[in-house]
Amino acid sequence: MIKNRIFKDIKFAFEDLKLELNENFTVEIPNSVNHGDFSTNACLISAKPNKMSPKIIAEKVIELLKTKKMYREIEIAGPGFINFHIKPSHFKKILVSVNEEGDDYGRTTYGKEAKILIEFISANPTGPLNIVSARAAAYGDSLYRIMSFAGFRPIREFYINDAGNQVDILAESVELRYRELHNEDIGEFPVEAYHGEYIIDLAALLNTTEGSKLLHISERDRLTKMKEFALAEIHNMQVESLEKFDVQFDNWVSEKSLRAQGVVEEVLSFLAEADCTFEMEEAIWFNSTKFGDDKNRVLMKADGTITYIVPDLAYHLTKLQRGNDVLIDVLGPDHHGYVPRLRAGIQALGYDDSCLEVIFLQQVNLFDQGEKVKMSKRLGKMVTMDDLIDEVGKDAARFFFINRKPSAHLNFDLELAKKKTSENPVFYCQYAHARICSIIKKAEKDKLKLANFDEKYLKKLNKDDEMLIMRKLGDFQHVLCGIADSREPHRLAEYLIELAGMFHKYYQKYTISNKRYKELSIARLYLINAVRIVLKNGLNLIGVSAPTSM
RNA sequence: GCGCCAGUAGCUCAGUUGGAUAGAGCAACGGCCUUCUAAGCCGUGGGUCUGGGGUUCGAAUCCCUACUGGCGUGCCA
Repeated sequence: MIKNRIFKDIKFAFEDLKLELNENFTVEIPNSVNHGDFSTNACLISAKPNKMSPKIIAEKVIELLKTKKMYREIEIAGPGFINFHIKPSHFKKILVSVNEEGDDYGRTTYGKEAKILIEFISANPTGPLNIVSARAAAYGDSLYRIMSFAGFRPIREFYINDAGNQVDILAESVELRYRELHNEDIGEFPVEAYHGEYIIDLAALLNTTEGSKLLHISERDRLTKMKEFALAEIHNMQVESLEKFDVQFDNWVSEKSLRAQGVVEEVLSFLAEADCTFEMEEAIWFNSTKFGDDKNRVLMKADGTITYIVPDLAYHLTKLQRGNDVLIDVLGPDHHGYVPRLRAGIQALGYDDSCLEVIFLQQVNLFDQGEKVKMSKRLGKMVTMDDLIDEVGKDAARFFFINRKPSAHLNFDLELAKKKTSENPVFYCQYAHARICSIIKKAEKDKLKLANFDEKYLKKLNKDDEMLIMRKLGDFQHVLCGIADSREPHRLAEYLIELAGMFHKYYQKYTISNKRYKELSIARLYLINAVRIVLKNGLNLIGVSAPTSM
């Protein structure tokens, strides 16, 4: 990586000159072509600690680096930037790496195998996954893929809230529909119950195996049966939807089984012994304000049942005990009020809460024909993840979800996602890939084969546009490491759109393959094949297919 | 009231973590297929980066403040 070598060279130069270096300096691809191939602000931001003008520092640094073979030219610019011009031969080395490493190009050991637990979706097992879960799925899974590729050791985890109030309501909802099926008068369907069609389907499905048998057992047994049945069915439904979305999990953690293991009691007694609880109005409270929460929270209600925070805290305790370095929780926007008490709990349990990182995904609004699609949970009018995949396809859905930074609201344009035209960014990228495949295939018929490539042909590549593409390809690792650190996969979508754009322009401007110029053609095929590899690897990291023809 | 997120071109959004002249794509207008995929490319127009202060060599980016929009502020999960 050229960028890394420049980093090292600068560090070396400062050391040699016995100057203090502000380690936050950057090496960037400048936005203007007049500013060289790479530029650094190292001298600017190190001016103060050295009490020297940035330009004088830059002069000294340049004097030292001039001897290095990689640079064609180094110059001072503006207030004290250093602009580097790289020799073409060094850009061409990138092409060789890409072509030789193939599917592994871009993979690094950057993350040093740090264990990162990514918890995402964790939707209630009370219904089909909705579009917010779909966004979380696309985000969490892409982050996982990118972090793996960048040398971290991430784990994907889904927490199932299969205990508590909402699953009781689920059981009651199915039970009512079941009795309705047997022509019982159930009165008006309760407002707080689950109204979706899927509840009726579940009752019907249960009826095919059990018939009217369940009407004759006790209500308690019936509800238990309903609950187990519904939870299992809905879980399978969710797993199926996720499979269609190419999203898999390493662990599914059940709240019910956590409770059964006694972790909940452990947490309660630990907090009591640590003097973090008190009793008031027959309830047991956690004095979370001591740890920065804005009010104290109930742990156990007067009726002896526990609140949500307790098992969730127990769950986070197990994450810590498993030796993870960083815990990433991907949550919906409506959960941000919840985080201070979670942090308080982690501190009370004796851990540093700085390992907990919470990513809030903002809400998703669907638009169709310019109109906002209205949804109502209460009326069961939800657009599910399955609906969305059926409507626009997995590739478009995943790309669109990832194409926006997590903290921004997402306006999902269904009409655009369905369009198979250039307006649709996912097709723009896929088309570039397909186009390259087609050119390579066509060239083979003309006896211009990549297999016949020889490194000496690289001298035929001497256009500025070609250097720009090589530089872009060489930036891939750097982009991925930045994404892993910032947890912002949307940058990969940006990168791919830019790379696809560079290729489309290049294709338009130059003839890539022509029988009359064998060496030039094969060299250019080698170049676009590298573009193809990076597009494919990048698309794969966001779960989007790279078609060979369209 | 308090807290979180956002406010950049007519629309949807980027902006390399404080860098050089703020960029794409749509939409509008004008061009490019006898040649490798026109699902593409080229060109033109479009900006008080919500307003106002501050920090410094340098601010869309950091701090303060006002405004606007979304969400939260359960002994729900």
